[in-house]
Amino acid sequence: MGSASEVNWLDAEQQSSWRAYIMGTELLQHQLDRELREEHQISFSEYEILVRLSEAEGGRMRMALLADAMSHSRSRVTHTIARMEDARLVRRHAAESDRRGVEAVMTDAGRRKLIDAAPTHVRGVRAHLVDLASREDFAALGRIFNEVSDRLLRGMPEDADIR
Amino acid sequence: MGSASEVNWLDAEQQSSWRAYIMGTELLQHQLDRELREEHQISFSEYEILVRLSEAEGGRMRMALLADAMSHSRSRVTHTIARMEDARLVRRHAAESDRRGVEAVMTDAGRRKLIDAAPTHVRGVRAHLVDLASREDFAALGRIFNEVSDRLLRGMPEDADIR
DNA sequence: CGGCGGTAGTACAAGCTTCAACTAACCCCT
DNA sequence: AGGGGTTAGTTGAAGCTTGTACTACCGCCG
Repeated sequence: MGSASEVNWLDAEQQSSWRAYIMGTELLQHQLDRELREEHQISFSEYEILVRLSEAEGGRMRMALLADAMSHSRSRVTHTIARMEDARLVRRHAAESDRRGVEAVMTDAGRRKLIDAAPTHVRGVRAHLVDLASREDFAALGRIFNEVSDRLLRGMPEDADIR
Repeated sequence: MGSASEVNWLDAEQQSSWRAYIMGTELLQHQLDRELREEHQISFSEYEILVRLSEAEGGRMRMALLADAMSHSRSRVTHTIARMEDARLVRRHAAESDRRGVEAVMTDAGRRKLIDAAPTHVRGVRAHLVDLASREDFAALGRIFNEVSDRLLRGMPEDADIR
């Protein structure tokens, strides 16, 4: 490239918002991750996996579904689940219907961990984000990132069709 | 830690916005990083460093200032700058006033890299975020994360650390 | 059937980030 | 002057993520 003679730069206001978002997100993610690690010895990704599993039938989910639900790579989920298995928070179980498949199953320890950690996490999310914003502003955040996700999810998997 | 018998959970709307934000941010960051890597062989962090340097007097900045400006750890900046030095995008230079200090100085190649990459990056930011939101919603995003940053920076600055 | 393309998950290596330890230099106070 | 406490930055190892390659399995079409 390098031929872009016409670039539609961000104006001052947009630039300011963009930078605030980058920095705020950086700080927020690290803060929430740190709180979970220090108080409950789990990472934010691990916490999220526990949440997904707790919401699934039987506390179990296929690896690929887990990966898609969090927009993490398959490889990443394999590693994370491996660590969680070492920590006895989940077990791996061969899928019934598809012999290639593997299900991650939440253990009792995993469920207890989630129950312990959830209040910490919610308090953090409120203290560092939700309660700092007006309801309208927070709703705007939701609108924006729903749009972002939609766009990126439907734009990227060009491997398949999308009728 | 069952210190919380009363937890102020998120309501359905807040939860939905929060999840959209987590997933959208995940997708967005990876997308922007990928675009820069594929088209210009630099990571998003490296790009950000180039931006900061380009805005500084003489294209040079102290390591600590760079770290603070991006809310990255000192160690992370050391490693990132080391990689960029290998790639000839910056040079290290001893600081005049403080013999402990080190300045990162942008090279000509670094400046060219930024000039090449900037249009790609801005296009990405617009396509995947800015242009998907209304001006008001995007302003709300700015307000929220300015508040988040302020709170996290002033809430737990230097000490008051762990012990 | 038999093969061929597609999907599920893992393995391994390379890359990036974090954490704690460490050196060097600064500041200030007596 | 000299020492305690602080700050700047680096180092190296450990941990997490990514990318690619690889095995195993599915499903369908002929």
